[in-house]
Amino acid sequence: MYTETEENYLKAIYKIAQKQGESSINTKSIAEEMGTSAASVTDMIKRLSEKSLLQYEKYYGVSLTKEGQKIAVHLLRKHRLWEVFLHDKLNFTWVEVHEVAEQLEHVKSDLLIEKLDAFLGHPKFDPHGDPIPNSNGSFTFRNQIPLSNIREKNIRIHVLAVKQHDSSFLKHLDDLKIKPGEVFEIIQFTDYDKSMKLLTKNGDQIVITHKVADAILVRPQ
Amino acid sequence: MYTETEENYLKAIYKIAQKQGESSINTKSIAEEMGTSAASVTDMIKRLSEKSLLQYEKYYGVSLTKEGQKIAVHLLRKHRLWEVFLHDKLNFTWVEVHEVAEQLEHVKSDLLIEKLDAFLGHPKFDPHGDPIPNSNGSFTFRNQIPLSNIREKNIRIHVLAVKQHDSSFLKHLDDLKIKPGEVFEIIQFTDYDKSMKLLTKNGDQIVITHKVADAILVRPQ
DNA sequence: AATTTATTTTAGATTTGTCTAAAATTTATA
DNA sequence: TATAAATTTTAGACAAATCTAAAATAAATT
Ligand SMILES: [Mn+2]
Ligand SMILES: [Mn+2]
Ligand SMILES: [Mn+2]
Ligand SMILES: [Mn+2]
Repeated sequence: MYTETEENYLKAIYKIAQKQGESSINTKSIAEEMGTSAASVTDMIKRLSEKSLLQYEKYYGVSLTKEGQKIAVHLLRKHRLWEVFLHDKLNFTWVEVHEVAEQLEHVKSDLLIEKLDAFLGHPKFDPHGDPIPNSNGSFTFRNQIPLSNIREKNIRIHVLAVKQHDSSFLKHLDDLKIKPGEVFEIIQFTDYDKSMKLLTKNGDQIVITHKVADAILVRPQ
Repeated sequence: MYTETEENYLKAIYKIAQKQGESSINTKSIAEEMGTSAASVTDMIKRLSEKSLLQYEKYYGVSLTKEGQKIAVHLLRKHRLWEVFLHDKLNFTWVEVHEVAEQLEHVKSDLLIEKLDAFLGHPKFDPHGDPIPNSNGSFTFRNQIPLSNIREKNIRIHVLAVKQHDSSFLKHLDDLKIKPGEVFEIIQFTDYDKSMKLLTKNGDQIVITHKVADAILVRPQ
């Protein structure tokens, strides 16, 4: 088995690869994601390369191997299932779940995670709307676009997910009473600052900036 | 906060102290409990002593301070609550729970453990019948004696707990269909080998040896 | 009381994961 | 294309947790 630190590096590299879309990940971005020094990253990269979890070309960055990806995705699965547990069963808020899931994801027991999955009713998405890979590592695909992309008024908009997970953003959404599962419609676009006014299910009107609308993923219809 | 290893040492020392009833714990017994060398124990003892988690007199063993005990008891609380979760909610057997709880007990979040406790309905005992300390560290006391101590026939005997937790013993009890919560009566004592014959609730007759009867804790009546 | 045996500690080494500072290499800029 | 800037690697050090082997001390035995 791999150490908690090794797992965290693999997860960090996977995340960066997802974000940038490219396969080659440089040392500095890993150092930033991990909150550590470039020198430490180089050390760890060598070890993970030894173990065939990533491919490493000196001075030109790394990319995960199939095995490295598999471990990263399995970690995501565990992380997100624990988030669902904390949110749905223990009544944690979606702001609180992440920090605890960061620890729980490293508990090693396949039986545990399969039983947890069943106990939760095989959820497909976590409290932030992120997809939960199944035990084979495949994600459920869903059509979703940033709220900021929508141009039509008076259609029902379903909130599916959020792009950012930092607590300041999530708390702001809490204030606006926006979270995955909510439905609203757009009643006004303001061209000047690209803000929009929304009408929620219970009749409230809220204004959100473009910055916020860009981080909310929705299903239009 | 303390490292996982430090926590495990404190737990080991607490366990040994409970078992022997004495306060002074020697290096060798800690090494055995931890599955490590005496030299490593000496190293760790010094560190824990530095941190005022135990009192250490060179060559004469250690004893936990109030703070050290507090940490050990809190770990027991977490361990046993997780065992209840795994058993009651995820349908783990009482043989399987311990290994996973050994990992889960080190997750650091007071909110988590209080919410878990509430979710489980504030259980007072774990699947092996061991008492779960409350958040102040106090245990529920219960009158219980080894089954081997009982001399009366034809009275209802309630199984409360087991003294041993190794899987070979627990699996043997599974075969006999004995576990905490079960009720039976003794229908025969055999003086020669101190074995006894029991009559279970559903009419089965089972024979258990003295060795086994000694590790089963019951409430007579 | 002297000696043997058991236990405990020390000394020195190893692995993991980290750091800072310096050297090497790549990338950007003039 | 030469120089400057940014990035990456190497070198050397450190803390945590472990080991083995040797030395020190305590406990048991004759
Ligand atoms: Mn998360
Ligand atoms: Mn999430
Ligand atoms: Mn246990
Ligand atoms: Mn138990």
